[in-house]
Amino acid sequence: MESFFQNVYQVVNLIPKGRVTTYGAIAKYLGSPKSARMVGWALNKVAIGSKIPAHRVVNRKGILTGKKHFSALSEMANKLTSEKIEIIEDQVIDFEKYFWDPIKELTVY
DNA sequence: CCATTGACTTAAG
DNA sequence: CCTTAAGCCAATG
Repeated sequence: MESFFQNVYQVVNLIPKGRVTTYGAIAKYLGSPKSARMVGWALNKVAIGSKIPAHRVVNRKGILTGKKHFSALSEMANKLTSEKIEIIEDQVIDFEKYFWDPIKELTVY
C-alpha cells in the first residue's frame, strides 16, 4: 500500500546525509506539484516519534520553516549543522549546492 | 457539511 | 527579498 504519506516518508528516507530537499520537489516527484503542503502535513504527523530525517526538508528558499515543530527550536539547524550544512538565521547556506532533487536523483532516464 | 488551518509555491507589484 | 493574493488538499473543529 503506497499512500501519499508513505511515499513521502520513503523519499525523505532516501535523502543522502548532508543534502536537503524541498516540500515542492517531493510533492512534484509524487505527482502532485501543488501538494507541497501535504508533504508538510505528512512530516507533521511523523514528527512525533519517527526515524525520518525531516530536518533535511526545507521550503523552496532553503529556510527551516518547520524548525518549530521539533522538540527543540535549535534541533533542526543543529542536525543539519552536524551534517556539514551551514545554517545561518534558519537558512541553508549554498542551498542550491546542497539541494537534492528526487526527480533528478531517483528518476531513471 | 462548512470553516479554518497549515512544515508550501507561484505570480504580481 | 518582502507583501498580497490565490491555489492547493488533508486534517480538524
